[in-house]
Amino acid sequence: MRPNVTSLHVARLAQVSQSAVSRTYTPGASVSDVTRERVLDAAQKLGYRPNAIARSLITKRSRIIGVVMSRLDNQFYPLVLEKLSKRLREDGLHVLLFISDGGESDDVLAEILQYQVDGIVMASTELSSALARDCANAGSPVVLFNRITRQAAHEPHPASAVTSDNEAGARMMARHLVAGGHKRIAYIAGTEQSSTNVDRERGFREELALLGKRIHARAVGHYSFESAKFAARELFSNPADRPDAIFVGSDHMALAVMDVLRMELGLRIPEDVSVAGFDNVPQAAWGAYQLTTVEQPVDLMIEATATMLREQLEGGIKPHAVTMPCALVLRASTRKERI
Amino acid sequence: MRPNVTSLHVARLAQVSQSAVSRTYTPGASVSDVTRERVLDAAQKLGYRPNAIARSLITKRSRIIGVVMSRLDNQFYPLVLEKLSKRLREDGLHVLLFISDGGESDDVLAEILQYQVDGIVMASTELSSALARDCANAGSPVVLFNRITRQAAHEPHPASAVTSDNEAGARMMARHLVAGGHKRIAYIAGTEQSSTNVDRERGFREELALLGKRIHARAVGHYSFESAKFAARELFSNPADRPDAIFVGSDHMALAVMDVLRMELGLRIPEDVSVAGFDNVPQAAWGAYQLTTVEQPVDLMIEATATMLREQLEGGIKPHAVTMPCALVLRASTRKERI
DNA sequence: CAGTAAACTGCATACGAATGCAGTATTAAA
DNA sequence: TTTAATACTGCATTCGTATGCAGTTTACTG
Repeated sequence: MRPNVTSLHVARLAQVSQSAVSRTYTPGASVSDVTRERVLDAAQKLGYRPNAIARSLITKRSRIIGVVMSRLDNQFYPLVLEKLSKRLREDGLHVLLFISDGGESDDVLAEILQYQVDGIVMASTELSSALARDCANAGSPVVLFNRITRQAAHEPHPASAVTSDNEAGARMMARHLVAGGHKRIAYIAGTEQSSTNVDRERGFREELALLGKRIHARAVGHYSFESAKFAARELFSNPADRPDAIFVGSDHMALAVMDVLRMELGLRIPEDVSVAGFDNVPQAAWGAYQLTTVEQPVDLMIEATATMLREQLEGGIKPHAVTMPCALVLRASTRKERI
Repeated sequence: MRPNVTSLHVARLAQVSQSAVSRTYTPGASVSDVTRERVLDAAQKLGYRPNAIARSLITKRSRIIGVVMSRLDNQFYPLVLEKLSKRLREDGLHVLLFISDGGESDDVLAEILQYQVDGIVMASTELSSALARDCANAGSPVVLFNRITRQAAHEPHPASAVTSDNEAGARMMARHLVAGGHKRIAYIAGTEQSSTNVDRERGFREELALLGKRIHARAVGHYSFESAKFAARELFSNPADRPDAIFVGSDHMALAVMDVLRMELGLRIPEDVSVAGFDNVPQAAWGAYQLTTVEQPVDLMIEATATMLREQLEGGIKPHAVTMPCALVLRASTRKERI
C-alpha cells in the first residue's frame, strides 16, 4: 500500500501547480479546460481522491451532519434515518450517526462537536436547553426532529424543531373513537415528559372533553414495547371495568398492546375493544394487526429538516419551529364510526 | 457567535505552549499535573473542544468507520446498526452512515474514502472485488457484514467477512420441518445472487436430500416484503398442489408470507401450512406471528466485526472470514416434531 | 554531593487542500 | 493597434493539532 497520493503529486504529474489541482475539484473555480483535463488525467492515473478532512479544516465546512437517535427498535426511526440520510446526501451532506440511550447525551454531543459538524439533527432524544446553547455557541445549528422544547414565549428558540401536529392528530383520533360509540376510552402514554406525548395526550383529552367525554383510564408505556404490555395488563386488571377502546401513544406500543389483548386476554379486536396508535409505521398495515392510527408526514418532516439545515448553513436564519399536518388512517383495529 | 477557540487560545490563557495543550488531550503524553490543571482550567473557561478534523489530518486517523447499509425496513439491520454503533463507540470510533440502494455503491464508496475513514463495514450491500481493491489501496480495511464474496480458494481475501453459519442454520431448519412430517416443503429465496441466500438454499437443499426429500416448490422474494407476498401467492396458485411447509429466506419476508396465507388464502398456521424464517428479528416473536426461525448471533457478529477492525487498524492482520453459529428458535408457526 | 536518568517543556515543522493576491496570457472593444 | 477587461495561473499563506528534537527541570542513585 503506497503512501497517500495528494494534490501535490497530481500537480507534479500534470505539470501544474497544486492550486490548479485544487481548483479543478472546486466547482466554479477558475481553470481552463486544458488544465482541468490534464489534472483529471493525472488524478486518474494516480488514483487521487481529494482529502475531505484537509478540505474541511480550511473551509470550516465538514459537510457532516451529526444525527442523534435512539429507539431504533421502533420502526419509525429507522425509516426516518433512511430517508434523512438519502435526502441529506442530495445536498452533499453526510450523516455521522450517534445512538444515545438518553443518559450520556452530553458526552455524545461533545463528541459530535469535536467533528466540527455543520449541523445536528436530534431525533428521539431529549436536549436540555443548556446543551442547545452549547451547540449554538459552537456554531452548529440544531434541528429537533419529532420533538420540541418548551419555553417561555418571549425567549428565542434555542433550536429549530420539526414536528407533526401531534395535538391535531390526537384530536382526530378522539373524534373517531367517540364516533365509534365507545364509552370507556383509555389512553396509554409514551414517555411522560416527552413533547410528543404531552401534545398527543393534551389534544386527546381536550377533544374528548369537547365531546362530553373523558379519559376513562390511563397507563404509561414509555414508548417501549415491553412497558406497553404491562400498561395493557394494568388497564385490564379489573374485569368489572374494562376499557372498550384504547388510544396508544405510538404504533410500536399499540402493536404490543394488541398482542396482550388477543393472546393473553383472549379479546377480539375491534369487537371487544378498539385499539389505535400513532405514527403509521409499516407494521401497522400488516395483516395481523391492521392498526388504525395517525400518520406522521415523514417525507414532509424530512424535507423541512433539510431545508432548515440549509437555511441555517447558508444564511443566518434564526432557529424556528415548523409543524406538519397529520392524517387519520382507518383500518380494522377500531370499530367503524356509526352514521 | 465568537470565532472558534483553538488550542492556541487556551495555551495563551494558561500561559503554556500550544504543545502543552495538545499533550493534555493526548492520552499517555508527557505533561505534569500542574500544567494539565492549568490547561483544563483555561479550556473550561473558554469552552475549548479539540478539533477532531485537524487532529485527523495530522494523525491520519479519523476514528471514523464508514458503514454502508440498505434495507432498513428489515428490522434486522436497524438492530445491527444500533449495536454496531454502540460497540464501535466503546473503541472510540464513530459511524459515518451511508444508505445505498445498490446501484450507486461506487459513488458512495468514493465519498466514504474522501473522509479518510479508518475502516468500512458493508452490510446488506454487495461489494465488487474491484471496489474492495480500491479500498485496500486506500488503506481502509473493509469488513463485509452478513455476506461474503466468493472467490477462488488460492486468491487472497479481498475483504474480511463476518457471517453466521447460514448453511448450518438452514440444515437445522430442514431437519425440523422433515421431523414435523411435512411432505411438500417449499422455499422462498431472498436475492438470488446474495451469499446469504446461496448458502441458506444450498444447506436447505442438501439436508433435505440427505433425508430423502427435495424442495417441492420454489419462488423468489428478493428479501423484500412485497415481493415475498407475490412469491407466496405464486406458490399457492395451484390449489391441487399446495405446499404444507415453507422455509422463507428471511423473517422479514416470512412475516409477509404469513399475512398472505392467513388473510388472503384463509389458511391456518401451522395446521394447514408451516412457515419458518431466518434471522430472528424482534417481530418474529410477536404474538400474532410466533415465527419459528433460525437465530443469527448478532452480538457475536458485532463483536467479531469490532475485533477485525481493531486488528486491522493496529496490526497488519490480513483480511479473513469468520463464521458464527446459528441456533434454531422454535415457535408456533411450524408443526411440532413428531416423536 | 555528583552524576545520571527520567520527566517535562517549548520550538518548529508537518499534515493536505483552499484562496487572496499579483502577475501573465488571452480576448474584446475602440 | 492600443487599451481595457477577462480568464488563467502560481506563490505563499492558512486552517488547528501532533510530534521529533533539544533544552530544562526534577528525582533518584551511589
